Amino acid sequence: MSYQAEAFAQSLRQARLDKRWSQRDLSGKARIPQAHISRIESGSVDVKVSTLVELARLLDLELLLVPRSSIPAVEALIREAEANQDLRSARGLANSLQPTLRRLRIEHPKSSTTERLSTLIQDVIAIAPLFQAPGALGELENAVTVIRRAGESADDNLKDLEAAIHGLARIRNGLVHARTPVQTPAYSLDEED
Amino acid sequence: MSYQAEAFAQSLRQARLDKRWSQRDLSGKARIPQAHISRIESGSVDVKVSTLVELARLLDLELLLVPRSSIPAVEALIREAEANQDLRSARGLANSLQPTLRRLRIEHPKSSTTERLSTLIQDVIAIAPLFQAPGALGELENAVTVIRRAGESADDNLKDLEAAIHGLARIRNGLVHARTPVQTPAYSLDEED
DNA sequence: CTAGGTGATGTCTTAAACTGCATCACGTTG
DNA sequence: CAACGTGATGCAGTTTAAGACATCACCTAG
Repeated sequence: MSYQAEAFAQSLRQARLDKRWSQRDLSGKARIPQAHISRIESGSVDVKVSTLVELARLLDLELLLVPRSSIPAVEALIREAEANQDLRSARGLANSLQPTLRRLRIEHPKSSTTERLSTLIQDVIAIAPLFQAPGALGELENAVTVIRRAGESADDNLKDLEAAIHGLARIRNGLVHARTPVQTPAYSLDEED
Repeated sequence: MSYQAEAFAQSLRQARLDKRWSQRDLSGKARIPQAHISRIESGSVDVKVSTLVELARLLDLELLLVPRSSIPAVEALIREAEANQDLRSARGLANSLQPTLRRLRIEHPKSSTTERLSTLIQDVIAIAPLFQAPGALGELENAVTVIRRAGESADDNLKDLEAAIHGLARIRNGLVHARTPVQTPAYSLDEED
């Protein structure tokens, strides 16, 4: 509960969630009881180094002793790396909608929904850096998931899919507007709202 | 004894030695028994994170969770910082001989020993980067200590001091020669041997 | 030689991490 | 509604870090 245990706990939980693992998933891989992982992530235990290292490794993290004078540089480095990771993630998520789009093009070639999803995917890829905003990537994830699910169960009635796509469009617009524009873009990404 | 405990143990011991602290010194500051510090540095215990963090902090180190993908960059960063530290240390050590030199200038203004020490200090400062060679900084430390001690107890007979200065000169020459010369320097640092 | 500082090692005790197992409250899905 | 996965919590038992001693071998300085 003291020193900086909270920081480690936070990092571990975040890394686990990034991988979409449940505590029981991690528990199995690390051969550590789920109960204990829960206590670790809540910062209610002072773990042994071996335990921390073990969990960290499974989560693609390394425990390192860093000279205090190098800490700012190291943290900047990590932040930058994570930002680029977010950028790649945003593009990957957008691209993961391609199968849905393909199916739409076959089953509803003339629907406006199809084209709206197409341009939306392009837009998200274009503004990928904006998803470095806190929480933005999570929102994108959820929206993509909803669209994909709606796309799978889509019959002739595209209402659900329309609504899901609308949700993603709102996120996109929100991000673009939240950014203080240095210069008015030559083209506008707006259409609805 | 498993995972990477050895690495932490090594780092801690090295950091302590860099500060010229005995295990009992550290023991007092950290309020941890010397016996336990010995066991930690020998890697024979699986310390709790709180203990590691506590010791690290006293040694100007921070325990950090670093994404695996950033590890090479971070390690390069740390290596570079340490090299620069060595460079500063070499200059500092050389300058720490100034009081000895000052005393010599007063008590033996006409002695060749005085001038030899003076130029030697200048030389060491000039070739400070060469002290990044493994072990070189340690040798410099020892040589400086010996000279300072000989300087303090120097009477009219400067024999001991001469010998000590000669030792430092040998280190300097060794470093300069060990370096594969890209270009012959305009001036030579040699004089003896 | 002796005295003092170094790090390593041993023993006993206490506190706490860790295991194993069970259970719970909560939210989601069918 | 029931079924399931989620994370949190409780408890008995084992393991072990950590504190508080003492002691040792080694080296260096006086």
